[in-house]
Amino acid sequence: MPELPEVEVVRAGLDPYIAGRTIVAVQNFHPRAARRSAIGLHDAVGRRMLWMSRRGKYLWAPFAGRQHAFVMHLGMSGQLLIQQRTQPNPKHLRITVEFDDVDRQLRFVDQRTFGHLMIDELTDDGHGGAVPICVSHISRDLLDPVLDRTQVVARIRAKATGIKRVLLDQSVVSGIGNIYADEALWAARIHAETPATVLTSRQVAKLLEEAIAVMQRALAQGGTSFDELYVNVNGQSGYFSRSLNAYGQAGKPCPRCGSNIQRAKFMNRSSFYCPRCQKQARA
DNA sequence: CACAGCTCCTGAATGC
DNA sequence: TGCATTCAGGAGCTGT
Repeated sequence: MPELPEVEVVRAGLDPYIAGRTIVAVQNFHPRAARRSAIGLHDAVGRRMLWMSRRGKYLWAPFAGRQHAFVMHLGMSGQLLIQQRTQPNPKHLRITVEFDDVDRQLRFVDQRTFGHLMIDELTDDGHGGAVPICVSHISRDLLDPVLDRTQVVARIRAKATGIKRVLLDQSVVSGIGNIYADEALWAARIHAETPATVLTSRQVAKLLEEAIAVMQRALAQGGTSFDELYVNVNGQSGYFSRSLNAYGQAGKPCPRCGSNIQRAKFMNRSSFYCPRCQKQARA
């Protein structure tokens, strides 16, 4: 499940390959893969990509002229692979993007089809940069140097809901998904259902610091992979799943206190937490 | 407007 | 064995 570190690994892998390249062909094999693109993907033909940008879990490559960008989201199972053209098509190949490269092409592979590619207009990001319109409602992420962390702390504490819901709300702070939310909450010793309003500024600031720390450690290990669904642009998995303290650890001892990690249903998904370290505070 | 819940999808794992 | 159910979850959309 690609979250910020995994998407950043993909961005960093793609950037040196696509920067300055002109698209010569786009083939779409599945309608859902471009479902949000008001502009047909074939409009990318003839355009030169400048670099790969990222905000939270969104990726985009501005086209020369900076009016439009090629936007990419991996969803749950999306992969962006740089592969030899002669390599057989992967099973869930959705889109190929070809450049003036006789050897390789960019392939978008996505088993569960939650991911998508689109062409979108760029708009001012308020700090001298540009962001696709479809990404403009997404807040800056925790690794963004322009992020105002004090402001994020205040916005989080103003939310009338549980803290984990807020962490997963990409319009408040982006890039965090179910895995890193559980890891950050475990590290900060906060229960997922704690109302955001009862947390102190210091607690929320600490929570964000833990989220940053865990995502940076994951990034250093190439991201978290449980299976073949998340891989870098060369098809390789990351190793951070070995370092998880809470997520997916139900029944195993908490690395801090030894209590068994619990699993709870939450928002149609799972939450993993230590019942001893993460007591639920009351409103 | 804010927040909660539904929905899209495939394939592995589990249940009877 | 085989068919049905459950689970994984990002984020847009709908309903209250």
